[in-house]
Amino acid sequence: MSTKPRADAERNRTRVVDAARALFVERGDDVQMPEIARAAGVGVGTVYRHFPDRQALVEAAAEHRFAEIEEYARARCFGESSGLERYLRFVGELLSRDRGLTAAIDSARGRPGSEPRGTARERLETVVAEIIAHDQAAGLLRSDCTVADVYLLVGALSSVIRKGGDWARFLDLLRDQLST
Amino acid sequence: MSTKPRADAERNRTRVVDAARALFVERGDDVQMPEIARAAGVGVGTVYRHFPDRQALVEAAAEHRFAEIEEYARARCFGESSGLERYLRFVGELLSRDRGLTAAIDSARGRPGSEPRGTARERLETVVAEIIAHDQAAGLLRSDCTVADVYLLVGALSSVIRKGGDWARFLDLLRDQLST
DNA sequence: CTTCATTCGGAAACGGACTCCGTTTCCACT
DNA sequence: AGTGGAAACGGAGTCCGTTTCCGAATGAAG
Repeated sequence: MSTKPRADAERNRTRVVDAARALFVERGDDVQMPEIARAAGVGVGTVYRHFPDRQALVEAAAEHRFAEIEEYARARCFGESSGLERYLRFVGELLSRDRGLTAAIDSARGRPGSEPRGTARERLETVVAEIIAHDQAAGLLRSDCTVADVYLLVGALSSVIRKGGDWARFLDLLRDQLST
Repeated sequence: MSTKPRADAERNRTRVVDAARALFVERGDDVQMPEIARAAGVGVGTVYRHFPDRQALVEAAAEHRFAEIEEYARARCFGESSGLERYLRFVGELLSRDRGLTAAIDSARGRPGSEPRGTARERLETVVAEIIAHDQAAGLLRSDCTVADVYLLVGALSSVIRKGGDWARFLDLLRDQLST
């Protein structure tokens, strides 16, 4: 399909992603493209050669987190207690530590074919489905719960965190049900 | 305190708010200031004389919705079944019909002293507290639920709706608890 | 070492919120 | 009912961030 990319091109690409990661973690979405370019030691033009727009870069910079989540999920969400609960708590933890991840999640949704995109995300989706099935088999989760529901909740969780809300409380309200 | 405002000033102010409402309902946040000004038949400068920034206008345009919600709440959220549930459902309905309201709610949070602001909002807060108390007295709501919790949930609800998620499902997951 | 397709860099174009100030309008006081 | 001046108006212009463009530079293939 595509001729192998030139060596320096690939090097610059990773430099840009690395720089972006570092900046996004702390300051989230509000870092300017020129600043990222400078931090990466390249020109803005180069950034735009590798990523169609700012949003694509935000997502690329968050990609490794999805792998991280998948890893955690496989290792620790198939025990005796609710795996989904552990999962959500871990995601909340990550989101609250990496503002770049919330930026990626908040904007991923809501435009043409942006659902899973990226291999890490696809594999993550598989694991989530497995967690759901596992929990359901153990009678720990309502039988009609789907992957889409989990996306819904993660999106909500992200927005709560973005606004500085008490996300642990949010998860409590979810788990313990609203009514007494 | 303040000398009464000039007649034309007041007239223009309402023109701007009306124009903004109409445009925001359909297209939410993404309407430009010049377009609003044009629709209101005034210059941009005039818009900015009345509202310090775009955000203030978004909020002013949504203000009437808070009165609407309060009215509904007083009339229909003090029956035998959970008033909070009715409340959330009604807010969801409104949010999904008025993209300007989601814009107002999503951005209200997260900056200096922006919590209730505006008399309509303050009165609304009071009613919400009453609903909570009423539900709790009837044993329909966990005893540690606070007004802040409701804000949290409304914020989450708004973000779900903004992203085009299934908000009714979201409320179901909240109410029916996640675990079987 | 030449060739040339790729990639680079960063100056400029663009887009949209917000400001500034000369002009116009209201209204309180003769 | 005229008028002085405070308040409001309009919209061209500023500012600031993203995105585009293209001549210069650089790596791979022969």
